[in-house]
Amino acid sequence: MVHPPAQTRTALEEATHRFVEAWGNMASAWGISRTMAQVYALLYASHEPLDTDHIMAELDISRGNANINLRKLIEWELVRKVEVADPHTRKEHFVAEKDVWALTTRVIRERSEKELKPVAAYLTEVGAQLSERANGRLTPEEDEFKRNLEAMSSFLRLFNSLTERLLPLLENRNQKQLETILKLLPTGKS
Amino acid sequence: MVHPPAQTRTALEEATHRFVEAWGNMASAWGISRTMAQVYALLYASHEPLDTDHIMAELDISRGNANINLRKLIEWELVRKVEVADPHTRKEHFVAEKDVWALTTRVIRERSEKELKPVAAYLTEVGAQLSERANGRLTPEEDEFKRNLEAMSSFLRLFNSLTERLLPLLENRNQKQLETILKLLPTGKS
DNA sequence: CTTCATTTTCATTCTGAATTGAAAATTTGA
DNA sequence: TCAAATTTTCAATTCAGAATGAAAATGAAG
Repeated sequence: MVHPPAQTRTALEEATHRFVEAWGNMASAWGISRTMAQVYALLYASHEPLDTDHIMAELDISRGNANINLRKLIEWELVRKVEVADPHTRKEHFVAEKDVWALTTRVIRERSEKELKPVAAYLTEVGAQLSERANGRLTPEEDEFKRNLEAMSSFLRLFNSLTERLLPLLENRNQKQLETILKLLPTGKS
Repeated sequence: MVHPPAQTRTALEEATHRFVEAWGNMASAWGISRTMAQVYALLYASHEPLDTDHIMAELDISRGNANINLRKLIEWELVRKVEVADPHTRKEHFVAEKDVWALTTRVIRERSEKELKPVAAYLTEVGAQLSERANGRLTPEEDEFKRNLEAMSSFLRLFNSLTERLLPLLENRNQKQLETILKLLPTGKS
């Protein structure tokens, strides 16, 4: 992309640029693609709706790329189309959900669904099939393995319920209550 | 790799195989490479220490790959070398940390360090530089952006402290206490 | 010191995911 | 219905991280 040189950028443009960069850099850590993160960041930073061409130019990406990532963001409910009263064009315009709470719960929920639940379920299944195939007569090694699987599985479930309980607090932006809970938790070793 | 046909596998071999597969599949979701996850799973499932050649054969991977992933796992303190009294060889042998609690805290801690802290810090910095460059006189748009950055940042910090408080409970395998906390949390919408 | 077993390194290759860009599809207005 | 504007699709390409495998390094035994 052809950015104006840093010196001629306004303070806001400069800050936006840094913000988009930062968001892109941490994208992979959050399990989303770099471009998807940057498109989101750009829309988040902008106080008015942007169209596809604007995004393409700003991030120096292709139309296909912009389109596909915008659709993914809409699917995640982090971005939505808006009507823009502009007689000269019928381009679609987009704005970002500016609620960090919503963003975070979305990411956590996706992860919980994809990373915790299926694994816990599968581990239990593997354990069950082991007993089944061994006809209930487990050797000491088999028994040990089975118990290890169960420990893993039950831990994942405990962890998952904890997450599930916390999510509504985030979803409802209940900062007060979160802080209360925070105080309940012991600091240091317990 | 040349597996024995499924029919001739023991129940334990079969279960191990499924376990390794499953662990490998969810690897990317947990932010670790497929092979690293499989090596860990294989060692976890084995009740005796394994050497590099064994791991290479079992997972059908190269020596370099096995070596590099074993070192990473040791770095993460999920696997360690053990002495094996065997006069015929001086191969190194490895065992896995079988404590799921340790495994989980490790993953969470890595993520918190990589995904939360740096971002929160950077967002604050971008906001500060914006004020600085604008010489304290912010336009309404700049002010809005700055407040959005601050909202993001403070939320990330709140979320991070929550994580930090929970981690020691996990680290100390304090299942009782975790369950108590679970009960404190309201169900449904609050 | 030399030899042999073993581990580590690293330039090269492979692989899957992200991206491109142009063609096809869709939508809108006249 | 047609033409122009815009979005969507998708085969081909690019790219980044993972894996390979052979050479170099290590280190233990005689």
